[in-house]
Formats: sequence, structure tokens, C-alpha cells
Amino acid sequence: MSSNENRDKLIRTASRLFRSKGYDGVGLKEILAAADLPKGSLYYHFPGGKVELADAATRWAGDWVARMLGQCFETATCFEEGGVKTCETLAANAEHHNSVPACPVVSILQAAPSEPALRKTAEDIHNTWTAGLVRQAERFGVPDPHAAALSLHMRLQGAWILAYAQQSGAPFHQLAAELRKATAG
Amino acid sequence: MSSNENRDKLIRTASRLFRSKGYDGVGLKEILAAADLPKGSLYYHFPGGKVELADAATRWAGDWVARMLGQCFETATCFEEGGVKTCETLAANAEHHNSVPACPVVSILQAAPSEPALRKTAEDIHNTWTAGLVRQAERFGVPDPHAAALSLHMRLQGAWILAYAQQSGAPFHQLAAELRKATAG
DNA sequence: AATTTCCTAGACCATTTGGTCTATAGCGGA
DNA sequence: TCCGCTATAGACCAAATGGTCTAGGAAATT
Repeated sequence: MSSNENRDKLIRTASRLFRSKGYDGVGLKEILAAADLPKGSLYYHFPGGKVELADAATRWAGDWVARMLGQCFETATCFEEGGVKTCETLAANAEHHNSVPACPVVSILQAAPSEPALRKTAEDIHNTWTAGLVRQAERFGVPDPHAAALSLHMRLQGAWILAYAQQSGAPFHQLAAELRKATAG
Repeated sequence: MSSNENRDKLIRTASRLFRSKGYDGVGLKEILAAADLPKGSLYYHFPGGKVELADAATRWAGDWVARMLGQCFETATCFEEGGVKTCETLAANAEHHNSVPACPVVSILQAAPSEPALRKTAEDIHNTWTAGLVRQAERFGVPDPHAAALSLHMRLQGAWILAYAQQSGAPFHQLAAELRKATAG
């Protein structure tokens, strides 16, 4: 069953390209060339075409982020430290790959006005992330868990956008330093 | 000289569409139809084609944001209040138009890998914004003006992304509330 | 009145887009 | 051996893409 292998390869390749150039900035041609697969494979595994592939790729990357968040907070001793570890992980990833891919949700966001299915996908993933952060804030006894989760989510998104724009991990380090100060001070 | 009129109309129309669907999500066809102008006009005013138009549109919108920031901080009594007023302005705009356009820089960011000129544009505008915020932080005697400016820029970007994703002004209000708390507490 | 400049108008082009469809290779079971 | 299923392979299509180019209208200048 080499089926799932190629299906996964399509998802991984598409996710990488979408996060680099955005949903509308990447053509099927480019994805298939990068994955070294013919069009037939794509439409066999994803009858819905580009939208279904982008949906799968974004949810796959979104799950990766959610798991990463879970791990960062699991080993933390307070809520802020979870945020710091998340920043460090994202920065390390950026430095390891010598490039900063956009947040997977952001990479499909601009296609949402034309593709309602992708708006739903973005909403689902954001909700998952926020819900996870709320649980962590509760776990650490933060006074207003909902507000704290939204605040951190917001700051991570801001850092991610700036890191993507500058193609540098610096904004993640900046945010980490800020969160550390909030703990110490 | 109806020249500048139509040139401006192209810029305004393009800016609106790019901020709604992203650089690659909008075709010249759609821009020209929305502006009710033929292709000849576009290539007369912008010989560089789509890229030059996007550059002009983004710088135009970027300047609007810069001026708006200046006004919000001018009438403020402390740095945080400038941030609060900015949030309120962005939220009011969203509610007035019943839609949240993306940050103009974000709308061209994903085209940067393919269009180096647009990467430069994005960098220039971000630098202008940050420099303005640094000046304001200095004016109000904030301890570390550079860090404060970057921090606020980051949070505004995060709020803007979430507002765009949800098509709601709520994230701006959330950030405003946070900044208010920082002042009071 | 003639000419020049500025700008509009849109036909036209090669290329690319996402998508459909048929053919067939490979393989496990009968 | 033959069948039937999974999955690949890519030719093919209509529509849209960004871009070029020629023609002409309107207004100012001479």
C-alpha cells in the first residue's frame, strides 16, 4: 500500500509550499513537480482538488502545531514559560531550516473569501489552539484563563507574521524575552 | 488632468481587493472591472504592471496606517493609550465597513518569495511603522523604547490577523482591554 | 487650423490555471 | 491464467492569467 505514502507526500509538499507562498501563490503544477507525482495521483487521493488538498495540508500542519504547544506547556512550570518554550521551538525550527514558513492558517486565510471551506478550516484550527491554551492556563491557575490564552495566541501570531516578513527568528526571541520578563518582574 | 483621478482609483481599488484576497488571489481583470477602467490605463500609469500597482497600493495604505498611528498617539497621554486608540480606530473601521481587511503589508507578504520588489516594500513599511512607534515611546519616556515599540507592533499584528480571520473587531477590543489593564495596574 | 501630448480603449498573445477523462501498470486472490 | 481493484500516468480542455501593442479620442499648445 504505497497509497498512503504518496498521499502523505502530497500533503507534506503542499503544506511546505503553501506556507511559503500562500494558497493562491502555488499552482498544482508546482506541487506535483515538487512531489514528483502525476496529476492522476492528486485527484485520486483528493477528489476535491486543490481545496481538499489545502484543507488536509493545513489541518495536518495545524495538528503539528497543537502537539508542539502541548509539549512546550507539559514541561513548563508556569503559563509564561510555556509561551517561552513555544517561541524557542518556532525560532529553532526557523533557524534549522534557514527559512521561516508562515503560520499554516495564515497561508490559507486569504483564500477564505473565495473558498468557504477553507474559512471553516482556519476557524477550526484556531479554536483548537485557543482551547488548548485555555486548558493550560487553567492548569496553572492563571486568574483569567480565557483572556490569557487569547493574549498569548495573539502575541504568537504577531511574532510569527513579523518573523515570516523578516525571514528571521528574531521576533520569536523578542517575544520570549518579553514573556520571561513578565514572569521575573 | 483626469489622469491622477484614474491613477488613484486604480490604487484605491487594488488596495481594497488585495487586502481582501491577497496579491495572488486577485487578477488584473477583477481590479480593472472594479475600477471600471481598461487595461490600457493600468499599463500607462503603472508600466511595471501588477507588481508596480501592488507596490503603490501597499505604500499608499501603509502611509494611511502610519498617519493614523501618529494621530492616535498625538492625542494620547501615555504610550499604552496610543495603542488603545489605535485598536479602537481599527475596530471602528472594521465595524463601519462590516468587514475586516487584512493589514496591507500582510496582503503582499506571500508574494514576496516570487517578487523581491514586494519584499522590499513590506520591509520599508514595517520599518516606518516601528520607527514611528519608537519615537512615540521615547516621547512618553518609556524605559526601553525600542522593545516597547516592537512589542506593540507585534501585538497589533497578532490582533489584526485574528480580526481578519474571524472577520470581527473583537480581537482589537481584546487587545485594547489588555493595554488598558497594563496602564491601570 | 494643425500638431502634439496625454490617456483611454480593447484586441490579441503565449502561458498557466484547475480540472476531467481514458488508459494502463501492478498486484492479490480465485 | 484471468479477474478486479488500487493507483499511477499524462493527454487534453476551457477559462483565466499577466502582458504587449496599435488605434484613437480629447484637450492643450502652436
